[in-house]
Formats: sequence, structure tokens, C-alpha cells
Amino acid sequence: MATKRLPRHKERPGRPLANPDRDTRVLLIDAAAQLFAEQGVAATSFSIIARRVGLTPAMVHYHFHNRNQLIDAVVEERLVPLITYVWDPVKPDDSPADTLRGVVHRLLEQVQRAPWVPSTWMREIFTEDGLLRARMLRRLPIDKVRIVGQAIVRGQVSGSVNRELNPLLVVFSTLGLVMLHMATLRAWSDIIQRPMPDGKGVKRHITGLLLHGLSPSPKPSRQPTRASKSLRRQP
Amino acid sequence: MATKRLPRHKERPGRPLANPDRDTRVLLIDAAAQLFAEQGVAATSFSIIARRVGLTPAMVHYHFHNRNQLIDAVVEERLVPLITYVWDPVKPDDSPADTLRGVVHRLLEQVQRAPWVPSTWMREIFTEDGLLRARMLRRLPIDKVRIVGQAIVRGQVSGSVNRELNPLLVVFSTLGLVMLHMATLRAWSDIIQRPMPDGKGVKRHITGLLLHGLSPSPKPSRQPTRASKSLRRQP
Amino acid sequence: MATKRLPRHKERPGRPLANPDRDTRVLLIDAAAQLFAEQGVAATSFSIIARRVGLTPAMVHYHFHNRNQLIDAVVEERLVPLITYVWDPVKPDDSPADTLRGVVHRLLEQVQRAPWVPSTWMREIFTEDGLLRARMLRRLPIDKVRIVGQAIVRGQVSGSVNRELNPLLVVFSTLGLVMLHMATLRAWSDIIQRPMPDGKGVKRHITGLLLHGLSPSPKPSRQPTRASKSLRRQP
Amino acid sequence: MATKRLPRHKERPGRPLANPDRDTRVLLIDAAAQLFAEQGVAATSFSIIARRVGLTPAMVHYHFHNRNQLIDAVVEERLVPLITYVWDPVKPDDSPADTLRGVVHRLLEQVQRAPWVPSTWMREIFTEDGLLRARMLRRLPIDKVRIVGQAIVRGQVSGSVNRELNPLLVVFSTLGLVMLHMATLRAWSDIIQRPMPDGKGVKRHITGLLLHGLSPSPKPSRQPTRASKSLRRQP
DNA sequence: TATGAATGAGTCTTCATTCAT
DNA sequence: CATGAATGAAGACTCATTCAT
Repeated sequence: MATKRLPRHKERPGRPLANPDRDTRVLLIDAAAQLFAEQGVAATSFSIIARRVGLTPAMVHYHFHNRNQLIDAVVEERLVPLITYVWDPVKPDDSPADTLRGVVHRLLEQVQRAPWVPSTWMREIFTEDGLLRARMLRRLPIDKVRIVGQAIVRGQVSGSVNRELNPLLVVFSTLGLVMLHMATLRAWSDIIQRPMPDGKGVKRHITGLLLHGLSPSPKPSRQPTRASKSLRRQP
Repeated sequence: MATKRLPRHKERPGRPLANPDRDTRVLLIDAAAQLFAEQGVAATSFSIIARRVGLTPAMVHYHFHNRNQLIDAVVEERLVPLITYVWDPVKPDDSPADTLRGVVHRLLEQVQRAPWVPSTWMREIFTEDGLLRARMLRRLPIDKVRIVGQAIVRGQVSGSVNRELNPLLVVFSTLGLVMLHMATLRAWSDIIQRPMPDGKGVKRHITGLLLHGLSPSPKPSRQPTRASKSLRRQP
Repeated sequence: MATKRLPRHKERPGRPLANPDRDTRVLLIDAAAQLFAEQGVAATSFSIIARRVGLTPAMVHYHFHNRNQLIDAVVEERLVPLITYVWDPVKPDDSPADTLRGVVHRLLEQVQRAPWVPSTWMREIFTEDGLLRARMLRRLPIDKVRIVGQAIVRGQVSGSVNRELNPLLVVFSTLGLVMLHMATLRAWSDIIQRPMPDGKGVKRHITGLLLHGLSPSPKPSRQPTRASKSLRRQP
Repeated sequence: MATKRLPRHKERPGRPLANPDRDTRVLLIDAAAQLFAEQGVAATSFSIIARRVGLTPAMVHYHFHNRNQLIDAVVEERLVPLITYVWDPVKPDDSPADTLRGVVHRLLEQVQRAPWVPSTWMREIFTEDGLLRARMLRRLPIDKVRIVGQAIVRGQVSGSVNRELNPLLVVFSTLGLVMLHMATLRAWSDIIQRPMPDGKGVKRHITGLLLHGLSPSPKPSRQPTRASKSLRRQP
């Protein structure tokens, strides 16, 4: 009777939805995660998320009820599985070097699949009152961090590890280096006017830095080591 | 007849202004910088800044005209001088190790005076579309970065520097490590339930990591080195 | 892959439904009536009603089509029968005193079974643009009201009834006193810090006030009177 | 540069504002109070209030910050002064009859100036969870209510006051009768198809009912009594 | 220099309603 | 009979901005 209008997302032919086998909720979480990385959580409104998926803000609310629960969903369903994957294989008896190599490897592997992670991590976890910080800190595998710390302390006592390092900060330094470089690669190469290092280059840089710093490493890097055994779930 | 009630922003009790020798504009920039660190640029409205200083949002607008110019002011008047101070002393002939030691030293020195910097840097410069990123990248001393890069390349050729490092990423790694650790110190110690490392501890950790990574350093850390010559403007 | 979470209204634990012999429609009307009393009609949304009963807002809509019809249902199926019961027994030849006693008695009796009535009546019928007012006024037994009015006029002429009363307002005063006191009993006793008068106390107060006001009544109150004959359908 | 648009209320010539010597805040409170009476608090949105005054919803927010404070303002600046005026003159030694006559008189006097009061009172104070109830109950002159209660108890003991009345409920009955009749006068006369009783008629009805109920009063009503001395602030 | 009043656009959220299933 | 997904309109509230004073 009244002029029947098609729902908005049917009016636009080229809407970015297009993947009918992933349900709306998943679609929304993905869009949210992506936007969190691009603009930060604070600047990501329901409208923007909805627009990206071709829906209305009310729909975002329907699925998540409020911003807090939307953020929770992103953390629980995207970030927590990722760090679980990264830290799970860490074992108490691994050498610090092997452990860090493993962590860096798995982290980069995951980041390649979820390129939105580093920017978000830097902005919302590594900062004062970052909007994901409290949530993530609660979910960090503190026991694993302690394991690494203890291995480093043992190494420092035995003389095999640099005594200037703070054992607990090492973990943060590692995560930080990966996130930092992955978050800034493109911009960096823009400024420097040099081609962006590829994935392997970055990995070699980070691992090299973590293991030897500026000091020349005694052996060539690519040789196989016992460490490779600890790199589980690796092709 | 009716009791006239002041609008909300006049109800706040003692306003923290009270420093008549710094003019309003400076006061506002300081408040803005502080709030940028606490909550991020996106979440810092004119009202919030005004309330902090005991003025009205209209006043903030009067001084800066719009958000962009407010952000510009913070960058130009707070961040640019800081990085100038940090990078100015870098000389082409310094060894990479000395250079990095110097940069870390001066950076930490500045951060101690302006503790809001690391959080802001992480959130707004090291992230995709960070709201200060474009502005800061334009103001980075690229020539200095190149100088460091070239020194490292020479070191790598001569065998005195780790060949796995990407010479240009090294600068970013350095800045990143300082900002990261300074931005997260408190939270970190909260999680780990260990006392927060003091300034010296962090400096030793960062420098140690940059120079030798996990590998044991050949010499005790605190001994004076030739590097100290490059640490200009230092008490 | 992602954990599928039920939308909010399915998260509530044990739904209070559970009475399968009363059909859904009745259940919904009861819930609506109850909520109308608690919060007022304006504040009672389909969602709230649905949640109370353990159903979806869509279901409420299915049964009533729109708010107007829901309100109609409450009026027609709950309020109209109640006032019919109260006014039906009123007869032209009863004395005004007997009539009012009877009305008060039956009204209190009904209110005891449907304690949501007084609050709703006060809020939605006795007020300007009350949301049930127009509907109820149409259904009031005006002829019965006239009967009472005429009996009072006769009494005033013959000198047996207070001449200061407006004959038609008397009916309203009576309904009003019952509704008022029943709607406010609990709150009242909260303020006054005295125990709430029981049903009998309230009835005595109202009847006493209607029959004699502040003036001492000529006879002890509890004695049986001829009035009791008019209290039909009474245990 | 951009097309300059006049602020909305300047575009409309016949806006209902028009009284420049009462400031906006007062204007808004008046509009709110009026609308509370017409539609109830729950149904009165910022938009509606603003529209009535020819302003924007944002402006309402600017003056009151949120709904709670708007409601507070209406209570504190309109309702509280009114009940203070009504109850202040009540003295412990007045007879119950004089006291009630005085209260009714002053209440009707106030209601004539603020005709929105009765409807609001019925809807939002005399009902379960009424939106002004908690606020008003806190501001009721409980000591005055107690004074009346005690005077009635003394009267009951000495035999001069109807023993069937609950002394504390009497106050509520009195307020209730006034509010009820004033709130329903117009609607009532619509149904009954009789002319609406005028102010004096209502006052006589209420006072008559309170003092003698249906029973014929011993004396004609209009004669001067000692009571008139207690009706302070009366023309 | 500073403010108070005002606004339009935008935030999250709720609501009644629709409809395919 | 019942639901879940979806929507447009409206709610309270915030924001940057304007402007007269």
C-alpha cells in the first residue's frame, strides 16, 4: 500500500558483502577488526562498520548489543586465538633463543593472515588506557612469559645469555619488535623511498636483532638448528 | 525568581589553572598533549581539554580554530623539537653502536621530561592512519636515518655489524623499543607482579638488546666507552 | 569456527513461562497489565513484555498487531469486566450510602485479585490524555453514575444528604479514594514509618470518610446495617 | 562562503517563544512541566520540549545535561515551592477541620496558577514507580503530616473526630481528592454531559466531603468560621 | 581574551514493525 | 505459533563550530 522500498543493502548492486556462506556476525567482526586497525577503536562507529558491510547501525547493535560487547567479540574471537596459537608451543626446556625464534615465526605467520593485528596491537594494547589493553592483558599467557623469563635467568647465570637484559622485558621486546615493524612497514618504505623488505627480510631482521643485536652473529643465519624442532605447526 | 544554575562545566570545584605566567595557548597545548597520551587523539574532544584547563570549549576553538590545527600545534611545538634534539647530534662518522646508544640516551632523557610521548607515539605515529603519523613522518630527519643506515651498511661490509639486520629498519627498531617499553612499563609490572624496572634498568635492557641481543656481551655493561663522547647535551 | 552467540534475549536464564494451560495471548495480556501498572503504558515496550513472558517482541506483535490493539485488549479483557462487576449491582432505589458502601466493597475485592489496577487507573485514566482514559470513559456505566447522582440529589432535597456535595463528583470521589489509597499504601507507610494499614483498615477509612468525613459517626462502625443487602456476589 | 543559514528558530516567523524577559531555562522548565502533565514524563522527549519552545533538542540538553536533571529542576523549582506554600501555615494547635480546610484552600489556589500540577501529581507521584514519586516523597513535609495525624488522634480520643478514619491516611485522602478532581474535571463533564463545576463548587464539594461525608452538615457551609483565621496568604 | 547560547551532524541505543523461514 | 534478521525512525547525548556580547 505504502510505497514498498527495498531494504537498503538490496538497492546497491556493488555492495561489499558478497560472501553468503559466512554469517552476518562473522562479517561484522571482520569489518570491525579491520576498521579498528585502520582508524582505531575510538574512531570506529557502528555506522562505519555497518556501512562497510552494507547494513544499518541498528543491525550492528542487534548482533553485539553495545560497543563493549563488540570489542569483546573481536578480542575473544580474533585476538585470543591468535596469541594462544603463538604461545602454546612454548616449552620450559627450550633455549631462550629457540623460544624467541619460535614466537617470532608463529607471530609473523599469524600476522600474515590477519594483517590488521599489528596496528591494532600497537594502538590499543601497547598504549596507556588502550581500549583493548585491559581485556588482552587478562588473556595473556603469563605462565608462558614466566617460563621464558626463567630460561633467560638460567642462561644469564650460566653465562650463555646477555646479562644486561631484563628477563621479563625480553618478551615484550620481542612482541613489540614484530608488531612495530609489521605495523609500519609500508609507511616506512614510503619515507625512506626504498622498497619494503619482504616477510623473510623482516623476520631475519627481527630474529637477528633479538639474538645478536648489532654484533655480528657467529654463524650464517639460515643454517638449520635444533630450534626448528620447536617451530610447531610450521609448513 | 528561579534559581539560576550554572551549566555543567562551571560546576567543577577548583580549576587547575592558576599558573598565570604560562599563557593560555601553552596551557592548552600541554593539556592536549597529556590527554592525547591518556586517551588517544580521537577520544580527546575540545570539551575535555577545556575542562582540564578550566576553560570553555569555545576558548579552545578560539585558540586553534579546528582540530587539525590543534594537532599541528602539538606536533610542531612539542614533538618536533623533541626529535630534533634527539637526532641532531648524530654524525656520519660515529659507529652504529655509538649512534644508537646516543639516540636511546637522549630519547629516554626527553621522555622523562615529557612522559606523555611514548604512549602517543605508539598510538598515533606507529599505527596505520595514526592521527599524528603523516605529520610526523614529514618531520622525521630522514637524512640522519640514512646516515645511520649507511654506517651500518659499512659495518656489515667490514664484518663488524650483524649482517642479518636491515640497515634502515634498525632505526625503527631502536625508536620502537624505547617507546614500547616506556609506554608499557607500568602495565607490564602490574601483570608480571614484579617491581617495575627503573630508568637505568630499562636503558641497560634496551641498549644491551640493541648491541648484542641475547648473546652475552663481551664486556661488562657499565664501563665507560668511547660512545659517551657522542652523548651531547648530557648532564 | 567462531563461537555462535545467541542474541541477548535468549541469554536470560529460566524463563517464567511454564503455565501451558493458559494460552500465550492471555499470558501476554497479563504481563502487559502488570507492566502497565509498574512502569506506565508509555514505558512498556513490546520487548519488555516479551522478555517478561519469555518470548520475542515479534511474537507480541503477532498477537496484537500494534500497541493500540494491545492496549485495547487490556482494557476490554481486564478493566471492563472489573468495572462491570463493580457497578452492575447498583440499583436506583438503594440509598446513596448503601450504594457507595457496595461500590467500595466490590472495588476493593477486585483490586485484591488484580493489584495492578489502582496504579494503572491513577496513571492512565485519572490523568490528562491518560493512555487508557478515552477507552475507559467510553466504557464507564454512565447510567449507573446517573442513578447514584439522582439518589444523592433526592437525599439532598430531603435533607438526608450533605448539600455541599456535587452529586456527580461523588462517584469520582469514591473511585478516586479507593484507587488512590490502594495505589499508594506501601509507599505511604514507607514515608510515615508506620505499619501499612490492612485491607479492612483501608476499607473502614474510606467508607468512614465517604459517609461522615471528619465528623464523628453516630453509630459504632462495625455493626451490621441494611446496606449489607446490597453487597451482592460477596462471600 | 558556504551558504549561510539562519538558525532554525529565526527562520520561522510565528515561533511560540515570544517572551524575551523570561530566560530560556525558565521557558524550558515551563514547557517541560506542561508536557509532563499532558503526556506524562516518560513520553516527554527532549525534542518535544524543544519544539514547543522553538529550539533544538541539543539546547534542552545544554541547559539540563540529562533527563534526570531536567526532572529534578521541575520538581525543585516548581513542585517543591508549591507544597511548601501549602503546608507551611499548618500549625499544631489548629483543629483538624481547620487544617484540612486550609490545605484544600491553598492547594486549589496554587493549582489554579499551575493547572498542570494535578495531572502530573496523579500520574507521577501517586503511582507505583511514578517518575517523580521518589523525588517528591523525599521533599514532603512529613512533620506537618504528623502534626495533622496527632491532632486527629486527639480528636478521636475526645470524640470530636470520626473514629473510623486512619489518622495518617486522612492527609493522603485530602491531597488525593483535590488532585483527582482537578485532574479530571474537564473529562468528567465531557462524559456526564453536564457543565463542569466551577472552582468554588469543587472546593465546596471537597471540603464538604472531608468534613461530613454524605452526612448532612449541621450548618450552612458558607458561614464564616474560626477556621478562616488559619487560611493565611489568602485574599 | 573569554563566555554562554545556540545549532547540525553524528554517537549509541531502543522501538515497532516486517518478513522469510 | 514462533523466531531471527533486518530496518527506519526516534531517543538521549556529545561534538565542533559560530556568534553576539
